[in-house]
Amino acid sequence: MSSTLKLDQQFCFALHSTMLAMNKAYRRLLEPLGLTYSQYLVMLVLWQRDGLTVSEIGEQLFLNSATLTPLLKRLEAQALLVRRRSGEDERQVLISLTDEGRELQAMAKGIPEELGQTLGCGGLHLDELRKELIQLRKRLYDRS
Amino acid sequence: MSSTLKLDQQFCFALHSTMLAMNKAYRRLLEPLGLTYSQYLVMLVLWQRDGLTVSEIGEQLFLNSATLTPLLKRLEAQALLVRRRSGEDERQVLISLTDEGRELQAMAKGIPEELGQTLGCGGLHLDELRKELIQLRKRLYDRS
DNA sequence: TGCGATTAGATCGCGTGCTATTTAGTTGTT
DNA sequence: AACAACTAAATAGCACGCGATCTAATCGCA
Repeated sequence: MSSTLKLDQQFCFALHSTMLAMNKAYRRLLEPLGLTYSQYLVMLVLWQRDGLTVSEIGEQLFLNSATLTPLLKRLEAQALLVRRRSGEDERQVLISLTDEGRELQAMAKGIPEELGQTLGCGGLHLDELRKELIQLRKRLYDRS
Repeated sequence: MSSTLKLDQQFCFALHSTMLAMNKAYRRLLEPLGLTYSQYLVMLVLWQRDGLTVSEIGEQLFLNSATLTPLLKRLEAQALLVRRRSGEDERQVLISLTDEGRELQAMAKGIPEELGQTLGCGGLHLDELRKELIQLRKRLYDRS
């Protein structure tokens, strides 16, 4: 079998399987907050800036409305945010945090550090790695 | 907002979003083969060694039976493989490629290189990156 | 031999994530 | 004003991926 078809040597499989592992690690951390990792990402975006449209959130997270609409509805059902049509443009839906949603930020404060303890601990160049991943992502989107 | 909660600076988000982008790139490449990326991974495992149990495939791919069973059934429905109970241990299910499944390998030969052209092209240290991801994956599984 | 513990897969229910399509609102052009 | 083109979000249908649970087979040990 050609070496390029070997699983262990495939960069993409490393990416895929490490992401699954990371997702699993987040599940434990986020369970007390009642969030999935994707929901956590949406909350991160909104904690940074509130009142965004669905598309604006999607641009930041690289997700489209087919994924976001149901996800946002679930967060709304948890009373973390409110969805309302924009007055200026009735096509748009504005997403605003509730008090409860804002308060959740305090509970999430410790999460990056907690995960950092698992990831960090020497030998890894996470910041370098992050930059290369972002470069990679850009290439993948540019050429398709 | 604490800088550790900023999206752009989060390694994990870079990992997550890059994986989505990669998955999308694979979709185009694999569409002619009628495979998803996960199905392609299973085929990679089987092209390397045939007649594995569900668990053995799962160990290599870091997937459990809840994911694999329906996935393997779909591949069986495409006549790429056969699932049969082991004679020695009736609990186990052995997965064997059909001729059709083996023949598909030829069609997949070019895929790593084709994707490599998108990913490669200078500036990135994919092999280094791959090793660090694997190290990371190991840490995530060890500490949970 | 018998019976509790363990193991392998299968199943359930849920939450992503996607492509393709639909619906409703807006824009631009005549 | 009218109407085609465009846009935002929603929806449909599909395939993962998971924790939890179930079923059936095997193991272990008295």
